Amino acid sequence: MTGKRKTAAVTAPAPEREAARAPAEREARQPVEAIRAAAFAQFAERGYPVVTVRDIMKACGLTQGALYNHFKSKDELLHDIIASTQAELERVCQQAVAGAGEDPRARLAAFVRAYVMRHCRLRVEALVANREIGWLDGERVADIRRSRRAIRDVLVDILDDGLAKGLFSPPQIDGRRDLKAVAMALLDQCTHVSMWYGPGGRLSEEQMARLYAEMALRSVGAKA
Amino acid sequence: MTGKRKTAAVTAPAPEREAARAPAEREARQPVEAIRAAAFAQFAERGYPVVTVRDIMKACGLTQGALYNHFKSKDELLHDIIASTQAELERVCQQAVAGAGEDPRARLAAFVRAYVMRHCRLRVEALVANREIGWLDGERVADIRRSRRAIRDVLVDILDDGLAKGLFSPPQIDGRRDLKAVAMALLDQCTHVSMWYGPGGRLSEEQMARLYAEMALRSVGAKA
DNA sequence: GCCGCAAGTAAACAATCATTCAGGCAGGGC
DNA sequence: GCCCTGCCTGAATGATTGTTTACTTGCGGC
Repeated sequence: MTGKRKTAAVTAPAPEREAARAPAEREARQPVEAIRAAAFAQFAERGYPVVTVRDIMKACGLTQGALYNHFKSKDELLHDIIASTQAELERVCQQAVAGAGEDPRARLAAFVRAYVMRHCRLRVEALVANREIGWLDGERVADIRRSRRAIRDVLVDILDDGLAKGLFSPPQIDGRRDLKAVAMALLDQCTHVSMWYGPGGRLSEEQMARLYAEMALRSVGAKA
Repeated sequence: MTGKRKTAAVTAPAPEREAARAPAEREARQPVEAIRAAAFAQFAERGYPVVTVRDIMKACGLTQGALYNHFKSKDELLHDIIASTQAELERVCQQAVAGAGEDPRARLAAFVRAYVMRHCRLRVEALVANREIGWLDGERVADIRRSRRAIRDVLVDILDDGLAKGLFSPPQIDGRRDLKAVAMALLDQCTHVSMWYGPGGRLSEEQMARLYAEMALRSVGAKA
């Protein structure tokens, strides 16, 4: 459909899908994937504006001009890697919730576990996707923000449902509740794990996911 | 001679202290404060690397060269504004805890309230201090990180104390607790309020502070 | 009245950036 | 054999950057 869009399926992460592709197509995508991977690593480490096209391409063993055979601009490259990561995150979250049954407590726990797990495991990608959005120009940034809002709304819906069923009792401030604020608080918490979590930590990724799920359930006052 | 300053208010950290200074000294600092305020605003809006020295000084009604009469470099300017904000935050947190008595629950609530309140009220400063650290060079960034760690340790100590007194029961994962991870989760949550909270929100700053304090108390299993 | 100094200006500095362009070089279809 | 196309190189482009410099200017103390 969108034809020109080469980014259709997956990104630098999830290399296991690579094997399923036709060899010819895979060969053709190889430099593109190398560029993506190098861009992820360098953007994460040093930040988009100070990473030069030269840097990225040198890491791939190419010269700077070669970038423009695969991407229209440096900006498009950033959008490409952020958008694919973001889309995959949205998919993962929705899938986790969908497979967690009807109980809002189980849905919330599944959401947080999947979200945190992903932010621990793919922390480089998550870090870039969450920190470098600001450098995209107007239209591209709106695209990402829409996806973020969609994820937040999944969470708000869970809270809303749990409240309606009497299974959650989120904090009440002066007699009013602000589920959006609660959702943002939970998301901020989970998102920024990627800023400090390292494989050398005391807790494994799975354990982090469970810790955060437990904290989230407590925050919203989930009934035992 | 053209107009002296285009940007009216000299905000920056701790403006209340300004009045206490001798008038002569205050007058002497006026352009410095104007530069700081302009830098805060521009860094917050567009990010350190893309804001030029020309931009900052033009906002003060000066030319680029004048910056170097007050700061050694653009990097020092960034460090200056971040460090002063960070130091003030550290002071506010410690003061809040010190004035909250002995009960760990009151101490935790006071800490979170002060922290969130500050991040709502001075969101521009908080945003810059938390987002632009990465651009500082090695020695300067270590300075800020030390202060951050100090704040985190204040929080860890409160959790530790509450646990010892049997007033908190933080989540246990596989029979172990990681208070540092819990503290980081709470801090991430509170810090990033500055990324999305605006005066147009449904909750006031005070209400946000109470909401977050309530969530924190619940997260760590504070006994009623 | 004049000196000295803090603070501002305009211009120049060297470096670096994203992007473009002309050309080379492979290989598959004819 | 030949052209077309995809991918690459190496050099050039034009704009912009942080910082330095040489020169002015306003002003308090003597």
